[in-house]
Amino acid sequence: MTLRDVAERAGVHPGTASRALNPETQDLVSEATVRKVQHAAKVLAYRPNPMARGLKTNRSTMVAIVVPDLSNPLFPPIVRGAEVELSRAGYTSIIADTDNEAGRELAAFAALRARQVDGLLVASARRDDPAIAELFEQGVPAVLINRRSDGVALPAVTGDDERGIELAIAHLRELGHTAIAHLSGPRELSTGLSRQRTFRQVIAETGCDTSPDLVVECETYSVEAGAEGMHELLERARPTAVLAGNDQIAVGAIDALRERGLRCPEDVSVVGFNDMPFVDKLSPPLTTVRVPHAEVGAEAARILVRWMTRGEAASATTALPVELVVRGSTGRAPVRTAQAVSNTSG
Amino acid sequence: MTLRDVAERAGVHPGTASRALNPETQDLVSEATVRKVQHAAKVLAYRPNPMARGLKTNRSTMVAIVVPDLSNPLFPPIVRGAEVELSRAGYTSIIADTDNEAGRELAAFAALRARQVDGLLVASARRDDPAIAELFEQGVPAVLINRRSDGVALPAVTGDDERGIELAIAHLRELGHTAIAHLSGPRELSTGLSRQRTFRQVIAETGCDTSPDLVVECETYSVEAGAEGMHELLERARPTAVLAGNDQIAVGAIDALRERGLRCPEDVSVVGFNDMPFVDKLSPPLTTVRVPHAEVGAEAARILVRWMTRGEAASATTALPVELVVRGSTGRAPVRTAQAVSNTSG
DNA sequence: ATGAAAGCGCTAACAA
DNA sequence: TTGTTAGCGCTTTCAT
Repeated sequence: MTLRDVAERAGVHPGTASRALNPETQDLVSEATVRKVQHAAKVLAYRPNPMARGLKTNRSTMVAIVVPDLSNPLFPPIVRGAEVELSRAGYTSIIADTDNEAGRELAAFAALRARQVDGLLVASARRDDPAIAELFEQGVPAVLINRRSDGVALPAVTGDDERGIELAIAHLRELGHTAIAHLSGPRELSTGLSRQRTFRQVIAETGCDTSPDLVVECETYSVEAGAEGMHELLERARPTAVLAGNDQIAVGAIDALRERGLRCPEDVSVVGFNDMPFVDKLSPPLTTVRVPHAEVGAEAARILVRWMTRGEAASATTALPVELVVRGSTGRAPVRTAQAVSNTSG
Repeated sequence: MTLRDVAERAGVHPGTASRALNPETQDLVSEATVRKVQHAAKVLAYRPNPMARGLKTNRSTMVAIVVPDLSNPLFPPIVRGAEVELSRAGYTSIIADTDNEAGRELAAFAALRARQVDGLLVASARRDDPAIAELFEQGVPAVLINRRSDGVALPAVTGDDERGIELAIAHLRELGHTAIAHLSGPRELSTGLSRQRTFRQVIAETGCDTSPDLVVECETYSVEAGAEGMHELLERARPTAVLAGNDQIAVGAIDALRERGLRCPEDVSVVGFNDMPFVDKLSPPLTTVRVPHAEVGAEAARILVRWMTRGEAASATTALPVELVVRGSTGRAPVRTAQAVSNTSG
């Protein structure tokens, strides 16, 4: 079924049929012909050929969503939120998984651009990311998700990391904790850096123990790195509470505590970040900062669509509100350990 | 950069340049010209326009992967496995999420076919699925993943459900269980039906308690349905072990046990199916049947590629080997409860 | 308001 | 072995 068939059946010229079928140009055609053509199209079950259209218009109505690891439960909700919004706007999404490798990201961008995607949603950004810098310089419509990239004026949509850290620390303070540690994510990622910075600042402002030993940076956002980080932390300090850079690190931290015979939350409280699926089923159920991931994806998609359609190359950064979800991994500070720590570091 | 530019720079006709760049037709051209053209292409950073090519060849080198719910941790590894294999064969994958709705599946198929995908990988099949029947009748290359569809001779790649059930029951029998229940998945899905059937058969063969009260069918493969099913089961019988239709149901079952003050595995052992990420972090860590999901996706992709390229419309069914992963949710049958059950149902 | 015609970038018969 | 030519299905300027 081509446009020619529709035009023939409606008794009009293919050009006219094209105008009648396209909402943008529909008003250049008489109402009667529009109806005729639409009817013919319906009868013939006509589906426009996106390749022919794309070849002519130089647009593909396809958008790429680039994630660092689709198997990380964090990303499917983001992808979902974005997809819904994109398909509503008539775009098809292609998902690319970079496997957390800079090289693959570069390759993915190239392949996607070759596919003529109209825009990109990128959740795999590192702070130092030449591939993204290039994207930016080329002026390709692209919106960053979750992670930002240094020195690149691309719009970004994230959860409100600062607020999340504030909420978590306030919660721990209310429970009487003063020796609060941070198992930070890698500083090469904007989330790792900004959460770590905010942590240090808020801790200082609230008059908690500011010993540098209480901040350990994990190499990756993984369970293994979290466990490793926790072991290192416990060799240097005796915190009564740990704020993890994300949920995976928190899970690893709890594993490490268990290995050392420490109980969570009786001996050490742990707070995560993200509220991934299933962290409420862990033992103990994880207290964590909930980021509205689907909404993050959806908002990023909306910004991208606006850019692609109206040419508005926004560069603003959007931080969506987060909330603290209190579950079983946090409890009152143990009096004895707390004293021991303040002695140690005082 | 178009093929014309490359041809001009190499001093040949565009047709020749096309032949020189395409591996399939490269041998129709002298080696010297191939080198000239390839060099020119490299210098100009030429990228063929897939739309122009597709318009001409009527192929898109795109494949759709249709999943019922991307947020279900089961699917990302499948998608990943498939994507790797597809991109190796030069295909780009488009992922569609049907949200577990038949209507959305139909819409997705239509949209995807309009996009001219060359083939589909479908993980969202129901046993009675007109959309898939239509796909089949149209002769579109498509491979089913995990779930099959009744009366449709489409190739399917799954885990070996029968073997999985056998392994699980054998394990429970070794632990002394005879009152083994099944919290089955929905019978509208091939996995639900086949696991349920195998369960009944193996239970009968091994001389266990075959009371029909010991099989409860859950409405969906979800934590909530699993909990509901477990409550229903406990009102009818007193099993010492439960074989769940999948991991989500198992998680729900453990929740329900806890609500009723029953311990797992001391009072009731629970076995899951799939070995989703993070089930090893649950409390207790879940004993489950591991399905090689990435390999399932990869194998399905390979079959699809063969079909698309060589036109081999296979229809065979492939069941990949599974293994039992024993963790903390299964233990020896409690002597007292076991007796109570055999009294009740005897 | 509609028709005519050209052309997007590529491939594939056919010719030479 | 290479050049020529036509055309995939659509949009869009220009004419009418």
